[in-house]
Formats: sequence, structure tokens, C-alpha cells
Amino acid sequence: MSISEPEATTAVNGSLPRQRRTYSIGELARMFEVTPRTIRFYEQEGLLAPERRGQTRIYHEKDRVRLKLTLRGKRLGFSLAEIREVIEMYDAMPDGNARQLKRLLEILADKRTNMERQLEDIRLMQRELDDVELRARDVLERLDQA
Amino acid sequence: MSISEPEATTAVNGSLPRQRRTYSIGELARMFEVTPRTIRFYEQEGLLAPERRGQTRIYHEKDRVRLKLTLRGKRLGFSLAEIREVIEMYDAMPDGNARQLKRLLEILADKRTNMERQLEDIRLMQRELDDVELRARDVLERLDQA
DNA sequence: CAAGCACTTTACGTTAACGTCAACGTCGTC
DNA sequence: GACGACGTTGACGTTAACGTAAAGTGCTTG
Repeated sequence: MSISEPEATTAVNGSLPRQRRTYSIGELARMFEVTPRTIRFYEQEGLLAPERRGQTRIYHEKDRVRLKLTLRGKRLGFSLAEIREVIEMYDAMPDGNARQLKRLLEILADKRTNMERQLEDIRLMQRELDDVELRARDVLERLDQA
Repeated sequence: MSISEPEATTAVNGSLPRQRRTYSIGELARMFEVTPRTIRFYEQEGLLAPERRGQTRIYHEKDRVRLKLTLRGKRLGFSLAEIREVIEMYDAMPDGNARQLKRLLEILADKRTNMERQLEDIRLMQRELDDVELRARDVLERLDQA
């Protein structure tokens, strides 16, 4: 079990198979619009660890969620190494010692301040875009009058 | 004059030199915590075009603002090429034809949707962080009791 | 059973964004 | 006038994150 499960069944359901769906690498690639190569690369970097049926990889919900989080992290500018670090610590959590856990909390706080700055950057950037757009429209208008 | 001036003097001041401050490459590097190499590289990529006094580069407010925007764009995951594209179009605005301006507006809209997704990603990521932190604190607590 | 399709591994190639190093010019100053 | 701090131009090196091509495995479908 790993890194939260958004669409986990709503609590009361005994030992039902929960979500027995699995995915091939191709399916996963299509649904996230990446190439299989990318997914294999993420595995090689320790971000995924799919089951193997013989030679071929079998992905479960857990893996899909990880991939989703990984890609989200990437869009936010985190390196794969950073993402892996958090994932690893998370997986080691249940039996983690205090030092490791404190370290994890530190990292999280770090990411958090990062997010804050991102938010500020976005606000500022949006203002810039507003400004530029306004000027552009202005010029366009004058241009239309001639 | 380029890409907006945040701290422009507040309107009513005739033909005062406004802001006659200039910067060396080292000063700029220190104030933004990048290396001179980075700044030269940005110039080579068409993001900056400082004045030259003989051999050495002289940066004005205009250049400083550009650098600031460039770095902000980078933090938001834009490539230098993307950033340059916007800057170039902005500079070409006053005498730009309608087609170019419409293109600029398109690009801006594009960036804007990008920002929106970023915001959503940040929201989601913050929830994840909250979740992970909560669990970590939980484990820590149980650990402290033993 | 041959063809095709999806999957596999291995390995080398590529791009962006700089880092690093060499070799040199130009100041101020001790 | 040597020295150190700062600037300059090449030019090559490096890292992350994949792309791409080759060569093979395994299923199922006409």
C-alpha cells in the first residue's frame, strides 16, 4: 500500500477484492500521455516497482497512483530524485525510526515553502500576463482604427 | 523599455532620470543568486541584451527586470525558449502587425491555462503533503509512547 | 503457421541549461 | 609594477530525462 489512495472504496466493505484492475505498460502510457519508455525509466529510477508476470510488467492501482503523483511532481518542477526520496521515505514509514521520520517532516516542510513560492510566482506571473495582454489589445485596437 | 516596470516612479515626475542605476554582471549575479555564466548564457539565448561599455556589459533596470522575469518563468517550468518567445513578441509589439499580436494573445492564453493547471496541481500536492505529514506525525507519536 | 502486435532488454543518441577551465584584458592599490 | 578582484571569450564537460534503434520473446488471429 502506498502514498494515499484517492478512490479507495468508501470504508465499509469487508474483504472484497477492492479494485482488482491491472494495467499494461501501454495502457498506462496512453492514459497519462507518456511513452512506455518513460514509465520504464521511472522504474529504473526507483519510482515504480510493478509486479512481474514472467517477463512483462503488471501495474496495479498503487502503481498508477504513484505514476500520477510523479507526473504531478514533475509539472511542479521537482526532480525525479526528489520525488523518489519522498516516496521511499513514505514506504519506509511504518517501521521508520524517529530520525528518519523527522527527516521526512523536514523535507515536507521544504516542499511546502516551495509550493508557497510557486503560488506567489504564479500570482505575479498572472499579473504580468494581464499587463502584456492589455497592452497588446490596446495596440490591436489602434491598429484596427487605421 | 521592456516588459513592465514594477517599481516605476509613481507617475508625476517630469523628466527626472527616473532610475539611473546600472549594474555589473557580478552585482546582478549576487542579487539573484545565479552565476555570471548563467547571465551570459541568457544573453546568448536572446533573453538579455545589455549595453556595452567597451568590452564589459552594463545592465540597466530594464535588464534587471528581464532577468527577474526570466528566473520567475524558470521556476514555473518554462523553458528559456518559451520565455524568449514572449519577450521578443513583447518588444516587437509597438510596430507589430495584427497577426503577430493575435499570435501573442494566443501564447498568453496558453500560458494562462498552464498557470491554472499549476494552481490545481499545487492544491492537490498540498493535500498530499498534509496527508503524508499527518501519518508521519501519527507514527512518531506511537513511537514516542514506547 | 505466419503475421502482427505488444512487450522486453541493451545500448547509444539527444537536448537544455548550465559548469568548468584556460587564457587574456583592465582596473585600483599597496 | 606586481597583485588581486573582476571582467571577457572560447571551448569542452556534465547532468537529467528521456528518445531511438536493434534484436529478441510471447500471444492470438486469420
